[in-house]
Amino acid sequence: MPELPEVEYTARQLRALIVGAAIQEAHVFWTRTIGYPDWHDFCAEIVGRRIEGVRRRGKFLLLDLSGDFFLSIHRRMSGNLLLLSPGWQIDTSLRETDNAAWQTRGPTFLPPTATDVAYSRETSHCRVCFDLADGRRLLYTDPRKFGRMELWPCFSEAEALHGLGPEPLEDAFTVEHFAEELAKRKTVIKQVLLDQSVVAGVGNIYADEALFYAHIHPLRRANSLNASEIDALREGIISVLALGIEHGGTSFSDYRDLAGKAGNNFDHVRVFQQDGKPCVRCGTLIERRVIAQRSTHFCPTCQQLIAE
DNA sequence: ATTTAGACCTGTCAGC
DNA sequence: TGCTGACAGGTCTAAA
Repeated sequence: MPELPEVEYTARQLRALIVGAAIQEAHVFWTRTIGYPDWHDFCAEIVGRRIEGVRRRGKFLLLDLSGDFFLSIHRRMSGNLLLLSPGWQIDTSLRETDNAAWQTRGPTFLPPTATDVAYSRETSHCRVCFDLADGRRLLYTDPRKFGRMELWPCFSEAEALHGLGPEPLEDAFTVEHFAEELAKRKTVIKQVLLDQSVVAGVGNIYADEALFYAHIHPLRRANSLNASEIDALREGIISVLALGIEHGGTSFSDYRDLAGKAGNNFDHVRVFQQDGKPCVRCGTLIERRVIAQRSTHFCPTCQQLIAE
């Protein structure tokens, strides 16, 4: 679900709120969410550690823990983080009465006061819960259960994050590197932008937005782009990601921030899920078509598929 | 060597 | 009202 801007926004919020907090207890409600190590070991190893920092790498959220370990979280399609103030109770009784429902929806979180009831809906589908020593709870919710969480010693960071390309918003994302990667690939550019080893953090929304920015048709072969197109595309990636962060991420259904609030970048999107609406540049109706197994949106006038 | 279906999962919404 | 199919921010694996 979240792409780089959404993860970055979460990281910034979380950094301000939980650095210094200690994990007192870990509850795992859907064991497959824990990718490494085995969930029993995961719980035993993470308990007692202090959160010393919050970082992001591509679409991974990384929590640096005391004792030279770090927790990596990848939310995939529907994963989310929620920070609860002290006083919430966990009700696991559904487990006994209706195990199937419990497996899908997770435990029920009971709010301490009437004003917190507003967040109740966001607490469903909880897969992992960390009880912090100060009484707060950090919840990982994920309706579709695709997301993964892993606990690694710091010296294994390279191994844990293997195959990730450069950070698009850092100096490492040079035109030279980008051009080199594109020249190696004869597949359609849309697919290449989704490849995390080329650039880390771009997903379906921002791939479409970056291509629109650069006037490039999503079906163009990556190795057919000329120098000025590559430059424009790189610029497009950087600017649409930066804009996404500024607007608190793009949310259109279940993406929420740490307090359960939606981001508003969807109001600033130019082509993503805008099919049938007029292009903001030329008025042509935006088209939708499946490319690289993903729904793709573009302006057929601004983004020409020129002969190669 | 690539490209492409299928898996993994649940929720929501449109159409009948 | 209820059922069915399409679709959703991602990534890995197996088959073509």
